[in-house]
Amino acid sequence: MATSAKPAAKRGARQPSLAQLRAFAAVAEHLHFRDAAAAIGMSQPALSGAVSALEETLGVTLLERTTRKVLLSSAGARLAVRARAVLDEVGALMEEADAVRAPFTGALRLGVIPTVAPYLLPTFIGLVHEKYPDLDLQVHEEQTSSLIEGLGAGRLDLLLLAVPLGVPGVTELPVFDEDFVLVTPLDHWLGGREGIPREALRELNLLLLDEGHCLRDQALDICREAGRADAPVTTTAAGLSTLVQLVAGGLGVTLLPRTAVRVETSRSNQLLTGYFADPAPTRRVALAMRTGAARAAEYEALAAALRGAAKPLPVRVL
Amino acid sequence: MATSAKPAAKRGARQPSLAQLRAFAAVAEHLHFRDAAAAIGMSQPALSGAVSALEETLGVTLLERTTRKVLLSSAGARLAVRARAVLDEVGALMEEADAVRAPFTGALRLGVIPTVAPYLLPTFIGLVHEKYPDLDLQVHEEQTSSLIEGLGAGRLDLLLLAVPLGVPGVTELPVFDEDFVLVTPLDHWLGGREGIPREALRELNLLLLDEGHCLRDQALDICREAGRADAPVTTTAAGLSTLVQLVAGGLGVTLLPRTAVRVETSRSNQLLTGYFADPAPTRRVALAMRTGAARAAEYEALAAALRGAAKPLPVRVL
DNA sequence: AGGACTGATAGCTAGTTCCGATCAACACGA
DNA sequence: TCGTGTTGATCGGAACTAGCTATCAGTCCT
Repeated sequence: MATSAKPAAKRGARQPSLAQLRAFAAVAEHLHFRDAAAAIGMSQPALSGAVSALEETLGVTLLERTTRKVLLSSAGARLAVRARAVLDEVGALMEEADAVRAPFTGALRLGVIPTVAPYLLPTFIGLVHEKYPDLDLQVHEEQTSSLIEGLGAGRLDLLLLAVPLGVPGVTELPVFDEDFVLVTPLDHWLGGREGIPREALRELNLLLLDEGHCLRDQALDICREAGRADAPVTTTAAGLSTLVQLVAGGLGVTLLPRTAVRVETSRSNQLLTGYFADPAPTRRVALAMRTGAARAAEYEALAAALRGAAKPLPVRVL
Repeated sequence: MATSAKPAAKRGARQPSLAQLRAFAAVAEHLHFRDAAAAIGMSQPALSGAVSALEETLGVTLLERTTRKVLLSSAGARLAVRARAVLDEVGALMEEADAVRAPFTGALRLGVIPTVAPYLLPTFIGLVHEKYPDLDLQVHEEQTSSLIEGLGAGRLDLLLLAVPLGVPGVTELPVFDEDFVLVTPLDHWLGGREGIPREALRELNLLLLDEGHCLRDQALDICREAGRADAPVTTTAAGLSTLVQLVAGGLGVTLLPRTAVRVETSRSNQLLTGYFADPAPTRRVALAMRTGAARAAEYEALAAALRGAAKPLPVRVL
């Protein structure tokens, strides 16, 4: 209404500038003007003025400052979150601009779970090097919970893991479904059979991975669905290779995802693989990214390429 | 890598300014420089320069311009979404600053569904006028789908309706649960009874509201849960008052939320109310806001106040 | 061919931002 | 109690940015 354009009084409710928001966000983080100024590469007086100007335009006291220390007012704490959100959004915009200018270049920080990494990474890395040679692939092998945390914190860009995750803000790009198979010692009564009913799981001495591996939880779920009441765990192992060696040693049987079978069972001649009756228990392997990620289009292209590369594997491509 | 910090060439990959983003967003919306310039209150040359500068800093061609028309490049379309997101965040920040500076003042655009409005609004309006006299309450009565659309579009700030909605991005603040009661003509065999089993609904000639009212869907759900297979609908009405008049006229029975009973049944002496056996069918009434709304704290306070004001009503306050 | 519209450019002005230097208030140690 | 170092705020001047008005050049319609 009465918003005159030209003279604008002096403190006419103007818009905050990004520099002001950046200054405020830095102070809110460091709670120290000089450190904050150094962190964002401006002088302390400039930062001091920027924050004051922001308080002026917003009409809100953001900081309680004494000459000895700085703390956020309650309003400041709320608005610091907003300021950070704005800056993140700007960062996403610039990142997307970079991606548009030069797609499939730069760093791609990929997180992979241990029960997928050894079997699918050769395919994935080969694919990236061939189709996107300018992409600098940095692989991090961690467990699911750590990967999701890293994705949310911006430490990772893309995950390769078992889904569904059911995490808000994370978009899953399915790649394939693969069956679980039963790995047994040579002399086991289920060794090498096909059409094994799931109910057989009720009676087996099943070896599992350590806590934290999603494969462990999936195996327990499968047992529960098969009607097993007790926890089958007596021994656990840190990796699938170890697990298979325990099976070869006769300590029990285990479930292996189909893509892991060739690599893991070829190391020993003391093993047999058994296949479940349809519908066999499965897990879904997918890529996962932050919803609305700047490079979403590239990640989707990667997912499509990975589906193509998975065609020769003994899986059901999605 | 070779990003030198100090000299920064001349076009050193700087940060876009908010003014530039605003300019670009306006052009993306209008696809017309002069109109866009007028819309954001700056001159056409200034806007032209701002967009050019943005393209320069991002290193991306945002617009395909001929002298006769402007269209977004594909990169421009993607980045326009980001730009809009940044500006929305800034808007939220300023709005939150306003809210901090003067909570419970200014306009509050409240959307209410027709089956709640007549019975709860007197309470709500009274509450607002008493506790928050500076709040300018603007009420809009619409059906649920329209309200949710308006909330998402920023046309409305807060909704008062039946939940759960299950809409992402919308946060529900439950207020109370209320029973449904059965309204019948005087001579109906269920008239005035208590402990009515739900199964009675299977055989009744139930009158419903028109399509689009959530109360209609809830009534149909209740019938389905009661084991009724066919659709009970023969006649429909545009409002609860009409519905009750039809009942009084002997055309059938209907379900009414408990808060509506006093107002609607007092208009006729041809009506009786029947109560269901525990657990009676219920609906939950709640406030709903955009998740992360700038004035979330105020809306939560309003919800709490509304719960207090609902204590005298025949409902279960949450 | 003329007129009317488009976005781009030029030149100028005003406002803003930034820095270095400095100040005033406070905390801590001797 | 009195230095001494550290804190954020202030000052004055230089550099830059962004905005405006006026104008230009290309395109479409009549």
